[in-house]
Amino acid sequence: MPELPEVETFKRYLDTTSLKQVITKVKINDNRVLNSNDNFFKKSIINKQFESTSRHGKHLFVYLKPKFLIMHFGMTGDLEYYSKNDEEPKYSKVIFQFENGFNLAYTSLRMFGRLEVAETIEDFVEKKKLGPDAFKMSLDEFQGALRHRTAIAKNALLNQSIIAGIGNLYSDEILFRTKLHPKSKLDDLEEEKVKELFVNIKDVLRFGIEKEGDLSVYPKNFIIPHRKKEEHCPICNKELNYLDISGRRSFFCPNCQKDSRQSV
DNA sequence: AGCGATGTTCGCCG
DNA sequence: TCGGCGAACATCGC
Repeated sequence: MPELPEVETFKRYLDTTSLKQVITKVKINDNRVLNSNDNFFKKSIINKQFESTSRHGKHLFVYLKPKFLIMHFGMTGDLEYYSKNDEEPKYSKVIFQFENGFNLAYTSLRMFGRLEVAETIEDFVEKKKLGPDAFKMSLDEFQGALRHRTAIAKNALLNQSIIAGIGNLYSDEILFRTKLHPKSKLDDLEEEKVKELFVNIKDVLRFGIEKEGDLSVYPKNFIIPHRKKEEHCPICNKELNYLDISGRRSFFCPNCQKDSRQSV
């Protein structure tokens, strides 16, 4: 389930369950999720502890002293802490076994998430060309990042090198709330509108974190619960429309989110 | 039975 | 270089 709010939720989960325990074994059920060589991966982790965590966009960094374990969750990644007496969670790809008899499983149904070990967070962020974390980004940074960008709004929000952490669902919510058409251009947006967009990014993500990434509890005046064919706009009741943009389905209200461009 | 899915990456083209 | 598109990756549920 992972966009920024979900990954933040994973971080808090890991923090409350798995910090400061000696890792006695790393069980690799499926090494396709590893970007590192199996033995190097194990050696970097065994007999160490998860010291602390941090998050940048959709990536979770776990400090192992001196290296970092980096988790990315793809579309279906999850974490599950469980007792060794319990059954191994379904789709467990890698399992970290702790001295206290509990385990942390990194699970993933599909094969899109990745685990790897890196020397520093900075190296990794640089290598992946990640922009600033969406939740920590300042308005100045945001305005700077959009300067000279000609991408349409939907793609700009999804582009992790412009702003890291926003995915398909939350980008729909952010555009809906800002009343921006997904294909509108950001480079000719008035300054007030850019500020509004910026504030809405923060608000939508903060709301997501508060709800612990659980989209099933979203209020009806959000567009997220209505991202289906033949649903209606919770504001004006007009039927929602969608476009496939860069292979992602983008729902919007054709009445509330007018395309600001002159043409079309 | 076929389609779509909370993500990323790569190659192609303009 | 930037931006958009389509494909590829893998698997399940509706």
